[in-house]
Amino acid sequence: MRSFEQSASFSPLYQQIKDLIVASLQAGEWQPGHAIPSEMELAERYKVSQGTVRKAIDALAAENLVVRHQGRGTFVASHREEAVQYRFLRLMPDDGNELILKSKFLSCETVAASEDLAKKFNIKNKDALVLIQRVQTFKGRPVVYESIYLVANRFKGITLDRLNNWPGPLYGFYESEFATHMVRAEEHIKAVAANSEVAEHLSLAKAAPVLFVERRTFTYGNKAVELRLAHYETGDLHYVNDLN
Amino acid sequence: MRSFEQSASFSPLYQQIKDLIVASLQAGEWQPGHAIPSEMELAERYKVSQGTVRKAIDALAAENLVVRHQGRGTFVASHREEAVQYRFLRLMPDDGNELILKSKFLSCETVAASEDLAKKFNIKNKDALVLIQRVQTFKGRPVVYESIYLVANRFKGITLDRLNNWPGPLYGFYESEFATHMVRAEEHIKAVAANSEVAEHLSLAKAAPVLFVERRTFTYGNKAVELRLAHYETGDLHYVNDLN
DNA sequence: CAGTGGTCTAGACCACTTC
DNA sequence: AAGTGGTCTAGACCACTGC
Repeated sequence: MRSFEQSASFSPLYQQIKDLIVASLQAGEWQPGHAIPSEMELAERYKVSQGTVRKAIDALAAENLVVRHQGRGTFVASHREEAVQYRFLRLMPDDGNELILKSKFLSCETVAASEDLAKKFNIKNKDALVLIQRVQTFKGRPVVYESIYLVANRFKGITLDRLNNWPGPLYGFYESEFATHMVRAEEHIKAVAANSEVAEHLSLAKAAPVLFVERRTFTYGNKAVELRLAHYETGDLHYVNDLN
Repeated sequence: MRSFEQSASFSPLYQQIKDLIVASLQAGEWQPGHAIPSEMELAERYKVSQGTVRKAIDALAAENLVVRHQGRGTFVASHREEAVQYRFLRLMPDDGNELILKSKFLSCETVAASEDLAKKFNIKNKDALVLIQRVQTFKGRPVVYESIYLVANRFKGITLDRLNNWPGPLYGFYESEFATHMVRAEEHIKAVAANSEVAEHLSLAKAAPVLFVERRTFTYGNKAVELRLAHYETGDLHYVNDLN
């Protein structure tokens, strides 16, 4: 360490350490849910002070790549943990209760990427994608209908059966079965009129207003690997967002 | 300083310093857009090390209460600054260009809080609120129609004329004219069918799908002072959200 | 009690802005 | 050159966990 470049490309030490740790995460050196080395060990490994490692980990924790536990250690973030299972789900019942969704997967097939989809995944036209469709119900009523596209080469062997037999959230499934951990997502939201397909799956009148949410989800290295086109029935639910 | 309570109510020094600084912000000791004292000065003032003050300010900067500028100082966040003028606006044109909205205020009157509104503002039933209505246009087309409620006692002397003559964003207006700086907001979003009032103001067919956004905005001390009930026409626009 | 993360300090030096 | 925030270090001690 200790190699400060010229000011054009100046990057503080802790940033460099952070990048090294991210590289190790990306390489799979430390698995989701498991502990990374202690701050002292990392300080020795990278030949910097513990305080510098600490600042690097602070940044990683702020990005939810790792989770700190005082007295226990620092752990690679995982979507299988109870506390963060629905990290990316912003739907809430209007009455303030907990949202408990039940998933039913309808189909799972391989398709060729359209021009538009290829651009969103930054892959080549007609590259293989997996297309999954599902409905989620809340208190027995269908409230979410979505089409989920996945970059096929990361999800080899995915089947409708495996999806329907998986007990928890999808992102835990990706992590456990396909070694793909989702790091962040971008959502674009519109209000649209339900077409007949959507109306049918959500038991709505045709042209009923539904929330259309396009979510792109990224794994390490800012690589888009999932695109969800979701329709939310927001009669008794709402999408929550906090602005700072 | 240096008074660590028992572990039940343990709060680190930097947290206590942070609270003191927030109190000064709330009291108006330092104004939005102006510099707060340097880290060294604050360290002397509170009898702690510069590093501890630094950590307190780090937290404040993360919450967007202050903005740091290397070599210049640390400044109280302001909605009048060019860079953060539309901090709470998440609408974007689908084509990726910049969203430039033109405001037209329709009305500004005092009303009594309904039970529901009183609860959302945590005020007494029938307390006075200001109700403002406006339409915003993008490229000449109306895309936002909203009703804005304000706690009346903070916004004495607000009139339709003053609103329509204010050149910038509303939050800058609140800050400059009513010494009320908005710190954060919560949004609840649904897709709804436009009623005749909304349809008319947005030049839509009745029952057309629109994005309904209820935003509660808070000033220092987590005090709700504004409630917006907004309808967005999302034909060529979308609401953006980043999930971490 | 050992090991982990969390806090606090003091001091040195770097990067940027302003005069 | 002086002043501000930004980085880095070394060391002490506190709080929490698990053996």
